[in-house]
Amino acid sequence: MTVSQTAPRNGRDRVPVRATARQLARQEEIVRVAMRQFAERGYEGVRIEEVAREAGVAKGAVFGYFDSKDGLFLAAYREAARSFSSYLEAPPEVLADGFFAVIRYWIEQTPHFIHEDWVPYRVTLLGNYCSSLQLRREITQFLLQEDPYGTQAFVQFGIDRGEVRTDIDVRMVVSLVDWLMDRCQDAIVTEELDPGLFGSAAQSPQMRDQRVDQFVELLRGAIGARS
Amino acid sequence: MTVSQTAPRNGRDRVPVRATARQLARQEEIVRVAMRQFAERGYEGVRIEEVAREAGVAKGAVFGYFDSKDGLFLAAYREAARSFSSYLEAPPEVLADGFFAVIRYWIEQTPHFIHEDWVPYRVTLLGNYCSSLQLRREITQFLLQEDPYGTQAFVQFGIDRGEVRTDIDVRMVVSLVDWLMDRCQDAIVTEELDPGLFGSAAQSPQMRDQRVDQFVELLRGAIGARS
DNA sequence: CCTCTTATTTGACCGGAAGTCAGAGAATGA
DNA sequence: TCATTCTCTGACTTCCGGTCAAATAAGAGG
Repeated sequence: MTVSQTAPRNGRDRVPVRATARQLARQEEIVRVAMRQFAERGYEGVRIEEVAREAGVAKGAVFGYFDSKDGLFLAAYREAARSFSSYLEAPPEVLADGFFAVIRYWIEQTPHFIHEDWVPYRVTLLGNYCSSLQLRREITQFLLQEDPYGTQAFVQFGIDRGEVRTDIDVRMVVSLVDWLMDRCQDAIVTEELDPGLFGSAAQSPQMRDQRVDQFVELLRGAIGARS
Repeated sequence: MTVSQTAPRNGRDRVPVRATARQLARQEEIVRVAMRQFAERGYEGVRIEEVAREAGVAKGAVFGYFDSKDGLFLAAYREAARSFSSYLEAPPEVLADGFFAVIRYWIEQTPHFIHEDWVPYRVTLLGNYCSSLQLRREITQFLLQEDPYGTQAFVQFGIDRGEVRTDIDVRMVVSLVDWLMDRCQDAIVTEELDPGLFGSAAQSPQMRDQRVDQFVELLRGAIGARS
């Protein structure tokens, strides 16, 4: 008597019963290839068969590891999100300057990091803006559960330093930071999402710096400790 | 010698050369049906053939009026966005109470309006979260050009009343209002997008009210006139 | 009212991609 | 070495966006 052909699902992905090192490597390779292709071609543009070919497996194997294209994308999204630094991984001298210095640091640095390796960023972008609502729900839950950018700890850091107000529910503050940082960075980095604020390419660096100043100022007004 | 089979595109949609009333009515009917189906089934779930059938035309005709599924969606999105009230269409007594009263009014009322007719809301939601980047660009431009919710005029209203700070570029303030209002309302109304703040269904009304209070307070901190 | 011309509409058809599954193949245990 | 159990393969099915040649409707001119 056999149990099931494939073991019960492990959170999202199907995991082989005999989880050999070779199979784990395969799964990782599939996700790696998928991430790059999603980044390069967008969700619709990716062909599962092409991902399989490049990962050196047959199409059917991909559907063995992930139960749908959505599932494969979600795995790529999680991998991408986990690959980013958290707020508190800023350099010590920046941390020493406090909460809003860290905010500024990441807004200024993120474009450079993305320039160096835009693949994970692009995949998270697709996940945040270009996925079905069903997928969105899973992404929202993932972000809430894993907090991959460490926003909660970061806000706590700000509170501990007396820089962040405490008269508002901390979860509200965390969400606000998440929302605004996402939008701001997306507008800076991705032309399609910029409502003319940062002028992705054309605008002068001074103007961009000024906008970043103003953004930090707005955020400080919203969540800074009351004086 | 003929000109073209179909006239040059009118912004986004293709418009028949002989634009009879019947054809305009057809086009509107197609958009109307499409909007409802997108709302009910999501972008992927919609079958163009089904839209055509329900609108009483052949599939080919749909591709005569709109050059792709994306184009049809965009038309539905624009129609949906235009159907909403702008900020300054709040009742006079609310307007009299000032900028942040209007903010609060819409956050509190929107769920009711959506409950009455969720179709346009759902379509804008899909456009904001679940479309290709290419479509996103067109949506961003549309929102910037038409400002269908009148955010610019609304912020100016706040400035004129001395309630909104003027030490920050007004476009920055406008974007911030857009961003935060969207996210807040989406979190309230759409479970998939709520990071546990409003608890879409289950949470107590008092808790929700308190969260709304806090949200308005945060917004006031960010963009309220400096005291 | 009829005919000719031009624009529109139709729906069978095409290409291509997600997902399936029966059989081949690899790994494990006796 | 053989038997058993799980995994991998890739041809196949199904479904859908988009095309296009043929049919049809709408003027224009007589």
